[in-house]
Amino acid sequence: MDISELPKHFDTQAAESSWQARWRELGVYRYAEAAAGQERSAQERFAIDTPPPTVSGSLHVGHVFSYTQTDLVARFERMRGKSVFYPMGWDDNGLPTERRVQNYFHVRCNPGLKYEPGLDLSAAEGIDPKSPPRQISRRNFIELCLRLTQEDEKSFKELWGRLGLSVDWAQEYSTIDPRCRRAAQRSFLDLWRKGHIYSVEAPTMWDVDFQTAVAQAEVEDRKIAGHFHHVRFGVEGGADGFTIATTRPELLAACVGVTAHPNDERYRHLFGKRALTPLFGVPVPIFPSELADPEKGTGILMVCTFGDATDVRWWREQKLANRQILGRNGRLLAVQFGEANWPSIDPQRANTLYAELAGRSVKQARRAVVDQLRAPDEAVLRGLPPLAGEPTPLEHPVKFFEKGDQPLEFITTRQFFVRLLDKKPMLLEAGDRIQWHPEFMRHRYRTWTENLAFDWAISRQRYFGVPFPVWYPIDAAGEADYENPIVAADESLPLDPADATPPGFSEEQRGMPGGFLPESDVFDTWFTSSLTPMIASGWGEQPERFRSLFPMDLRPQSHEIIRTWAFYTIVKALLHEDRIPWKHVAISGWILDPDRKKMSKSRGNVITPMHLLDEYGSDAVRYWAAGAGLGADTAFDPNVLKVGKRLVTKLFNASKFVLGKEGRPGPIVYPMDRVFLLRLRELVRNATRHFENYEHQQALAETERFFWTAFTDAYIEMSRARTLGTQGAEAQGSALATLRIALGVFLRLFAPFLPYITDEVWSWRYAGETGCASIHASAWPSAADFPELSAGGNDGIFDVAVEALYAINRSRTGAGVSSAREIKTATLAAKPEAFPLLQAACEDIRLAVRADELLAIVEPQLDEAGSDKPGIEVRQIEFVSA
RNA sequence: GGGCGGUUAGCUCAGUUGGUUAGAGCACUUCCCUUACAAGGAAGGGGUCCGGGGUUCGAGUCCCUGACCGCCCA
Repeated sequence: MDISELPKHFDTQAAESSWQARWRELGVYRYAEAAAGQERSAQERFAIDTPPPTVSGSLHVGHVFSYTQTDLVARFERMRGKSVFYPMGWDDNGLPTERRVQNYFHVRCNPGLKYEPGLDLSAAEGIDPKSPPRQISRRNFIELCLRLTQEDEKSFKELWGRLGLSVDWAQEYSTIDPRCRRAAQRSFLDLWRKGHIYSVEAPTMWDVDFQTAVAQAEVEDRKIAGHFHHVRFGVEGGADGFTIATTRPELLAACVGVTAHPNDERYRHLFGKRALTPLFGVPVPIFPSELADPEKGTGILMVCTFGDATDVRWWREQKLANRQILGRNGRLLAVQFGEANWPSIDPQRANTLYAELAGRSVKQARRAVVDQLRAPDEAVLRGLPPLAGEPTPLEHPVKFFEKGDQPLEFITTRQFFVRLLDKKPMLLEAGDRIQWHPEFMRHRYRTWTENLAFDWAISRQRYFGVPFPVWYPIDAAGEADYENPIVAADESLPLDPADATPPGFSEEQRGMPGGFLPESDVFDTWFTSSLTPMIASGWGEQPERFRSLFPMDLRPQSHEIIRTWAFYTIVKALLHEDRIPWKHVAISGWILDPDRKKMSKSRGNVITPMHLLDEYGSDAVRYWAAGAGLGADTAFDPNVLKVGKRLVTKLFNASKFVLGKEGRPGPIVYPMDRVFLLRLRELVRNATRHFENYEHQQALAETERFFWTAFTDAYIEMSRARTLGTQGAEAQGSALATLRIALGVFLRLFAPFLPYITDEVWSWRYAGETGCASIHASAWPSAADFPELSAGGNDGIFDVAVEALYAINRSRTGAGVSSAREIKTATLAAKPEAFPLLQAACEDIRLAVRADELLAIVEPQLDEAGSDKPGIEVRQIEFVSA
């Protein structure tokens, strides 16, 4: 190609589309499977457990940031000769997709319905949104989800392609596709057989809006405003009552006990007696508990089924009655006082009062019960109103489902759990065997694991998701036996129990006495996504491939899901395979907006990436992302993009200069060339070490700095004259050879960061010379790129020359003289120990600054500063007149 | 309340095991169309390294302590 014909600037958009096509054509990023029947050793490959993006989410620069950081590692390892396994998955499980499908097609999933093959629905345009939605089977619903999410995946795919992610697109999966459903169900069967899964009817954290159980990891505390209500209780058979403080008076009817701290003198005399609840007149035990805080409220409190997690604990430990009054929909259930489990000293009055509460929501019931508490209570409190004083406002932390708007309740339901609490030591030890980058992120995992308080609730009462491959036998009386589920056979997966018939039954027995009842729950989405390294590597399906790829090398992810995605993935790998899932976890930071707030859809401060790619080019955007280290949150700053773009332009132009030179490279015999290459070799060593330490930002910073200051500002200036042949063929050949080697090394050092410009320049000459059609398939620079360089003495001449150039620049700028103006004569002064170096570099400096005459003198007093720097100063300078 | 990070120039950030006068880019000021690059180059000004103590010949860096910001957990 004719380099002199090249434009002044690099056309990023054109280059990006043509290189993407070229990389596909060459298969540069394809993972090379081991030969049939063979395994690939862990040393030969580098496997990445890519985070499957949530396709229904919005694209923003945060995606670009974290995925680029992973791509840097992939490209580095590939150039180091590893066969890189870099798949891409799509996370289309979960509520957002479910909602979108419901609205888009105006349908509802009904797990009780059977699959309709070939059901063809179109977008619900024109359909009255208020009309009853069409009910379809889960399998049909899943098909619609897949259809819709494929559209979403396109925009992600376009972005990933544009950004130059070196993903192997042959390795694609989506978390709701048949392969992932099969893996999730296989995981369930394996854990079930190993005894790690149990189902139990017990109080579980429950979201009343979504009407589903939620796991500890999906729970967050929010501070909300509430009130302490001071409520008088009576004591059975005695005159003295006491006053409790509660934020949840609506649960009074569910009160099953009263407790205070064992050392609390105020209440010690009550322990062992029974309290009488106001309004409902229910006798409940009063017991001491260390968990009661004497400082909080009045120090004595009511235990309800169930106000919070501590209530659940007291209920278990004290074997209290279970009087659940809250239904799954968040409304108070109808109950009958006077019947078994619902004692009262005045059932009739209790039922009258409770009738005003039944059917109401928590908030409505709270208001109603507070009104009731204001009226005198003859039955329990001898004419006193139960409410003592007015409610006092307070702010307190309340547990919420992270996606929910109403406080979580504890509701007794049957749920499946993975037993974790007995595995803490094993899980902690596994975390220690994994290398975390940055290292301190290890604490997040450790803290979470140590504080784990519940087993993993894996069943969700949702419609869209991977169904449990489970049925229940129905006895002759028509009652389902939930204690003894029938689990599916491995070869039948994936299946939906709503369609499939359990082993040993016929379809006619569905729902019949003596037949079977399908489970309608689906898995927690983490139950599937915790299998990503296993799914991608062919767990349970391709044994050789699985052994070649698992455990993987790297899990990249963000820090807020260490307790979920990282944690559950470790759980699964241990329970299924008794191994850690990967050797390294790389935690990317967050992108903050210019006000240092996290970028998020809800805040409305999201910056989308596409226009940035258009304006600055992909390489510049990658440059910005690569500038931040792992784990470092970074404020978005368009200035950095400008700098990246400038670097791309500089690389383009410097390459034009180097490769556009006429002349024949020769042996590297010139001292300055040799010294420069020694420095460059040092840079290669450092950059390599930084990459190995997962500190890509250091590799970039050092490479960029050396490229700019040592190469383009100094070395090119010093060798320029020689490249023209003015100093003889030997000096010219040495300079040209040095430039060629140096540029080839720089391009490859930059290649992981700037894949487009580097491959473009590579194609001008190096591709043909090396036989590597793409720089991304070439070898990472190493000592092998450098000719045998003798360890000659004057290694310091480069630094001295650079100092001298700076000094002359200062003089030139100070005099307001164009750098085009030649110098007639100049004198440079050096301190004694730098003087020989200055003398040795004198000719190179003279050529670089285009001086007719350059003198070096020694000045001992320059030494007084005591600096290590050569300290070259200009003593006299005279420019050729303009 | 516990844990983990952070606080360095107006802004965004580097600063590796303690070591000369603490760096870069942007922004600002001045100069320069130059031969690969004016979408460029050269130079300059700008810092109590959050505060307080300590260790040390020497601290942005290590230790203690306080403040503030953020995240995770309770």
